[in-house]
Amino acid sequence: MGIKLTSRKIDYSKWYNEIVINADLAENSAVRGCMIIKPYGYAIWERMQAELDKMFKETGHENAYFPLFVPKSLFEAEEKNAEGFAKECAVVTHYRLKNDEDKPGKLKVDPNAKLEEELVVRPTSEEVIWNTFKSWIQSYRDLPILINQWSNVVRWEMRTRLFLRTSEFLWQEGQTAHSTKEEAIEETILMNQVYANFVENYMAIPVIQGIKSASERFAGAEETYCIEALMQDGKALQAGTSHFLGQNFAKAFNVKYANTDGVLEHVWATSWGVSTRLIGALIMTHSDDNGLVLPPNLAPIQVVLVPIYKGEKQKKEIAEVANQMKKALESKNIRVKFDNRDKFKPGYKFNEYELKGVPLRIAIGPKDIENGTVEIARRDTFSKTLVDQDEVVDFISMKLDQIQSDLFQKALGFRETHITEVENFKEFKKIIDKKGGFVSAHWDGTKETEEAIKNQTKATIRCIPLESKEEQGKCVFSGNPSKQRVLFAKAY
RNA sequence: CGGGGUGUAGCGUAGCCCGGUCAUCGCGCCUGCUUUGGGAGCAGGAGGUCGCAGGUUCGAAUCCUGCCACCCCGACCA
Repeated sequence: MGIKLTSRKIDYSKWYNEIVINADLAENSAVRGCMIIKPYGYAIWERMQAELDKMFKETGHENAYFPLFVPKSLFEAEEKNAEGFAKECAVVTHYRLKNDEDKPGKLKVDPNAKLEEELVVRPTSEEVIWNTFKSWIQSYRDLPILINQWSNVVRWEMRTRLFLRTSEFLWQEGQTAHSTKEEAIEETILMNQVYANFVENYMAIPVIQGIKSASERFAGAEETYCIEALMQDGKALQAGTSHFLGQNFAKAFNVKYANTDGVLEHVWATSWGVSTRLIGALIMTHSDDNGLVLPPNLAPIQVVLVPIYKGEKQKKEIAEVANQMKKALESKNIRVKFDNRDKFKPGYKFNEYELKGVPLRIAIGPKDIENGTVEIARRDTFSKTLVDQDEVVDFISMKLDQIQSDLFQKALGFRETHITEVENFKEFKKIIDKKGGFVSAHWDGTKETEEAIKNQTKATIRCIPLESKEEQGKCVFSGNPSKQRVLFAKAY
């Protein structure tokens, strides 16, 4: 694996516009060391947004937008949540700059422009949204409220890692209010399922659905559902979470509704989110030393047409065929790009689109015009096929489906061989150290055991899988009785 | 906050130990011609406060002091 993700703490434009890949490309390659794809990272996020947004709307949600700044007093309202985020908040304390008398041409913070109350740059929006919900909810008729917000958030982590833990990231957060506990739990589980469907069907990344242990749970939640994925290097990645918030926020913000009997009750809440971290997951699951590999369902460009020609006459002839082909493909809702740039040679373009992970490439040259064929190459396997021009649309449709399924199966195969059941702690340590991946082991359910295992192995409980069978056993660490296996792994 | 590094052109770097035609090379960029079925070739060209500020010296990218920025590892992290 030559793909390594790196980042700076703050990089004002780079991280979401450009994917920086350090790949060991060929010695004589024009591009060595650091290669930048611009501005492609955002295009991938747009595709994710589009598909997720559809799924949210199909499940009855609507979009809204709330303020970026959270007054400190509001932020404090739900204690556990505030405490959980307190250590990683960016805080606005002033509202003005002025010229620095000591350094001409430079600016400094105007000490006279100190804010009465500090503003926290949202690390999440529960507080702001619940403050609003308070004024929206009076009767059971106002419920449920099913809101989603697409936004940016800031978490001042001590260490950042490109896509996986950046100071600022883009995400969506669903925030919902319900009249009953059952309905809220149902919503929590439903949205976790939506995430699992999206990640598996669009991103071709297999995930395990589960719930978090108490210590890994979201601050302020009663229960945290999650989807966990496994990366090529054997480390686990939390790909999405869905929280049942109980009545914690309703109580903190005093949000009550009158039920059908006219009795006031606190409402029940959920929140759920996925972020640009998913782009990191995508890269680390499928990519190879030649760059990105994007699953067709997500790829901003699914097929690229590269013409090969000498002279104006050939160029025109080929462009005609290419444009026709483009139209035919687009009529089947396939996302196509015809790259007729004059300034780059075909070989250069081939490499560029491989780097960008475009699933299929069609090359058309003079020989093809003569023979009525084209050459179609797969990004994931590099295999090339000569196809008759009138069969291109069918061939491409079929191949896109096949690549989508092949990528998923490949990742699934890797994950299945990296879930190891262990019965004792010696084995546990060995697997975590040497092989990596998930370790399925019995756990006595205590925080102390979880903590001790973390300290000794760096592995944490990724989740208690939803689909695990009940099974009597002994805790791998303490030897105490256990009813169920849970998944441990080193995580990002 | 601890430990270890690094700052030289848009990017990646050589030079630093031992101060003196040392500002090197590759990629990228610009111009021209030839090229186009896997990152083109040749010729010419533009581009640098050597992170910043002091100091030592006849002379500093190089030695000394201070500062700044960044990277890696750890602590931290729904």
